Amino acid sequence: MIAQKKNNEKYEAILNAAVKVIGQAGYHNAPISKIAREAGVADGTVYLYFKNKEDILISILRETIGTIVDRLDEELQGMDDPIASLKRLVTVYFETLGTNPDVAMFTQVHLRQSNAEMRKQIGEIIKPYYTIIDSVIAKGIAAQIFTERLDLRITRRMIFGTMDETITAWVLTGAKYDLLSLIPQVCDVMIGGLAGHSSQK
Amino acid sequence: MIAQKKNNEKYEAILNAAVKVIGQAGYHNAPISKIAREAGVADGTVYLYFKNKEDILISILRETIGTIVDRLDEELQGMDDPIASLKRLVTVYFETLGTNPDVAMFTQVHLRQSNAEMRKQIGEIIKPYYTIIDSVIAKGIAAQIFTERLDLRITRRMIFGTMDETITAWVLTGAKYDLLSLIPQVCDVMIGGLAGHSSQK
Amino acid sequence: MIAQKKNNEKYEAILNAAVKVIGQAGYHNAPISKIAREAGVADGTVYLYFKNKEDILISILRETIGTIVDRLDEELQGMDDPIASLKRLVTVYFETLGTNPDVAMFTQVHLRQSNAEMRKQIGEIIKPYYTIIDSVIAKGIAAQIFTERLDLRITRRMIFGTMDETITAWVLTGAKYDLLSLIPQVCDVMIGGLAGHSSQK
Amino acid sequence: MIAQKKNNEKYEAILNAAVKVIGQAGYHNAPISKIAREAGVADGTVYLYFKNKEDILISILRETIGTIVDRLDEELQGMDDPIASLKRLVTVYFETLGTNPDVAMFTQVHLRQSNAEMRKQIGEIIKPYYTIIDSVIAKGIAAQIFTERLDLRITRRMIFGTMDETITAWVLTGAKYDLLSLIPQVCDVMIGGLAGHSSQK
DNA sequence: AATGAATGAGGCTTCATTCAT
DNA sequence: AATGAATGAAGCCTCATTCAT
Repeated sequence: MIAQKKNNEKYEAILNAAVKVIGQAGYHNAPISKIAREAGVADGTVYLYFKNKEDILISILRETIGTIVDRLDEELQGMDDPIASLKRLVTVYFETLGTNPDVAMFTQVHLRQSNAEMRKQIGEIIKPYYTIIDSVIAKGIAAQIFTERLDLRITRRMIFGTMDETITAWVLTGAKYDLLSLIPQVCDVMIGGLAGHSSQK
Repeated sequence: MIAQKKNNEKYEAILNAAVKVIGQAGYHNAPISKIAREAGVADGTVYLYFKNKEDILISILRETIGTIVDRLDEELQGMDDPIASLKRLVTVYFETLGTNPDVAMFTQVHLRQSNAEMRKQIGEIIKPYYTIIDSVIAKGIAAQIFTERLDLRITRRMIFGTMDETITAWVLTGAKYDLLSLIPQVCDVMIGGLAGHSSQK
Repeated sequence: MIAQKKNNEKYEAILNAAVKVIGQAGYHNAPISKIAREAGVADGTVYLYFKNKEDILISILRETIGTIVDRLDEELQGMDDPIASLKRLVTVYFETLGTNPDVAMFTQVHLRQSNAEMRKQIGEIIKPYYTIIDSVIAKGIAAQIFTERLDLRITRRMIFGTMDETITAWVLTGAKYDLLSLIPQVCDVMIGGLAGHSSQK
Repeated sequence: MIAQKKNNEKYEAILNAAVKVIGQAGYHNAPISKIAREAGVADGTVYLYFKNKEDILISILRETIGTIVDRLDEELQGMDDPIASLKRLVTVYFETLGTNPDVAMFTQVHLRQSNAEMRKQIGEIIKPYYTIIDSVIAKGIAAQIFTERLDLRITRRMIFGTMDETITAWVLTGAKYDLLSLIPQVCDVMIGGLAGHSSQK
């Protein structure tokens, strides 16, 4: 019923158009007709590739998170240093969003415009990324570089919240500066906190 | 044109109704008619107190943040201990949202469903709270309890992001546990970070 | 939620417009916009008086059958003669539809354009009319004027089917002749059948 | 432009698929795509055999009525007994629809979902069957078994209406009982009417 | 100040039909 | 003959906002 998704240029075109249009106008100000026009297809064509409008949102997130998770799974494998791992974690995330303000805008801002039903799906999609964060934390504790006193969930929220907030601030102020240049300081704060005798050089 | 707002019970009723209805159904599933019915007024009456639907959103945030800022302004005045100040910062925020899931749902989730124009206003409203965060950080640095290496903006985002993420997770999972009980650990992570030799007991 | 229905001229206007538009164009070629325009109201207004498009269909039928049933309930009360009763049965039905081709077209033709869900409701609405037919048949059998050999359901279908078919033919050929003038012959055939030694004068 | 229809298995396949899909889902819930899938052909292929969707509807009816008329033409030829002829008339009709609920559903219910243009064509198609009914009536009158007082058109409508109503009731209640078993009583009522001194045993 | 009936623009989605392959 | 991806018109319905009372 739904046309072949992968390896199809129209599928990609619609997804890219959606990222752009939603990123700039917001989910609820992005009519299908606008997305279709941006993608260069007819309105009806969108429904050959996506079940409905929500499906577009979900698909974008899936692709974005999927990319990040795949890269991290690969890069973190066999990496022992927890601090280096954390840095990779942040870097991959920042790189993915920091080089594409539309995607960042989409992920950080408009994705929030979802109903309860969708948030459930979103939660499922993001879970693998959370799992990776958790494993980095665990790695750090095992190496006795991160304190064992840490509450896993709260620590994870600190890490994710700090990145989230940083990227959101960046994109909402116009993505004018280089997001990647903030990585050292972001990691520094994460590791050392406010009291901060971190091992940063 | 707009009726006297302050000290008007209908103004309050509409605001409370909006928090409840939007908090539970979401901004885009919260027709004015529903809010009006919940508030016990006619649809048209809403427009005697608010310019439009967005104005309701903004007003709720203004009241909520206003309450928090007012309390903090008062409580932090004359408080020297930066760590105690940070704890107040978190506590007041958590108390305000943690005792009212509708407000939390509204602030953490549905408020995000806004367009560019609104986000500008939202930014303005939140600014005073950011200022307070900044002053607590500055206080800690001055007392040489927080490391001077801190980048102010990033640190602020770490603090805000951690709280934000924690409350969002709490409210999205159904507000089933006691949010306030997390305060010590949240502060702990903020102060000590991952490496964590914090001064928490 | 739905505005006061009875005694409301807009409710009547929409219903009449719907009968006219649907009667002429068919249910599936009668957009709400056309009905609204015919009724002299805005599209949205229709939804203040009816839950949805199907509700309009149901309501028309309810009103039409209701009128017929009410008249028959009254007229047949205390009437002993089964043949006279049958004649009233046919007459009231023919009068109601025969003086209003749009209603006839609606009832005989377009009402059939319904889905399973609606047909259930339609069945419920028509039931009282069937009950009246049944009681006339029973009356005739009790008076030994109708043969007791009759199968109730099949007889009812003969009566209803004959009227239905006659009116449908009349309306589909343009309602050019006087439907009421057929009443004697219709009753005659019903009473005497093909073999026909009926008691008609 | 239109492919050779007769003796083409795809033509038959589409027609059968259409009967099934429309019979179960209704004309307006039976997209061409669904019919095509059921028939095992591509959407576009349907248009090689049928001018448009309406043409499918018309064709089904033509085939169905054609079958009935062909059988009756053959069977009634040389049959003198009007009552036996009537019985054949009813039996063939009931057999054709009674052994195939999808066809019955199609003919009795969904075929009604047509516009003015189509009804004209439908009328043309059914005409031969009406002619047969008329000839049976004439045969009965000539044999002085049916009363000569009969109005031809109204009598025909009684016969057709009774069958129509009976089959519709049968199919709409789920085709749960044996339609054919009703034939005697249906004929009985047709012949004797309500007063009923029919010659049925 | 308050009401709530009325408006009408706009969005999502379906689907009959076409046409390049 | 056959395919099925693509089209785009059209329809139902929602809801923010207005305005006569």
